[in-house]
Amino acid sequence: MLFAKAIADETRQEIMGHLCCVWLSVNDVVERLGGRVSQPTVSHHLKILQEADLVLVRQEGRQRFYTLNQARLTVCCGTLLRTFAPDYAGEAPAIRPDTIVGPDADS
Amino acid sequence: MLFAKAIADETRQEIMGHLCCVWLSVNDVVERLGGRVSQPTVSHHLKILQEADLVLVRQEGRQRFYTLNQARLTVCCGTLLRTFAPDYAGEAPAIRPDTIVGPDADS
DNA sequence: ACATTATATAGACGATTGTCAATATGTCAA
DNA sequence: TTGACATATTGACAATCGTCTATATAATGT
Repeated sequence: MLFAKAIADETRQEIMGHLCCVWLSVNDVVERLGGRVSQPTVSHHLKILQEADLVLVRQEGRQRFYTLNQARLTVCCGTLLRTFAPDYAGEAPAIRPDTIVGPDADS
Repeated sequence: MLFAKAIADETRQEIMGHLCCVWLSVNDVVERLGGRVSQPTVSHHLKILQEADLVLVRQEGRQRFYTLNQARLTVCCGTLLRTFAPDYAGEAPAIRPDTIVGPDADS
């Protein structure tokens, strides 16, 4: 489960928080981390998040904008619940009917 | 979030799978892992899961029985959803009304 | 008290991970 | 084409992590 490893790091969680509901360029993210993390490190974390499909990317000119993939995160939580909390996961997953999500096919 | 780090390891996930819905002694877990992991390693993983409150423990004679804490896992998934997928977490969390869960107070 | 069984802890070691500085790649403007 | 800017990649290094063997602790029975 790439998802679990992706969310396991605190810096990554902080980045995810900043990318929630908004599109930010890499440098925007670096700035919001208050200079505590270098640009290459942020790029590195974004790559890991991308491999877990936890961020969406949009290129615009020379900058690249990222945002949190909430749909994917919701699917992963659903999988987690159905796998490890079957006694609590009876209710339908909290996914909007009109939402298109990719396959849940990480190992 | 101790939760995220706890579920990030594959061996731990496998242990969680075995502890889902059943109580197992440490040696039971070791056996179900097919001898791939030593007893001290299993104890180590169980300790990490316990620190994240993801397992419940019951002592009986000289053996200690563990089971997955599904309620806790459900709470953590709820926190995750509300934090990182607020646009999808509108629905009520999938927690039974009569369920008693501890405070969600990991960092 | 001693041996036996079940689990936990300590210490060591290799593998993985997070980080940075340096550099490469890519994009646009002059 | 050259320079400036934005991001990605490389290589190195320290820190963390997963694993093992050896040993300690705890509980039970003889």
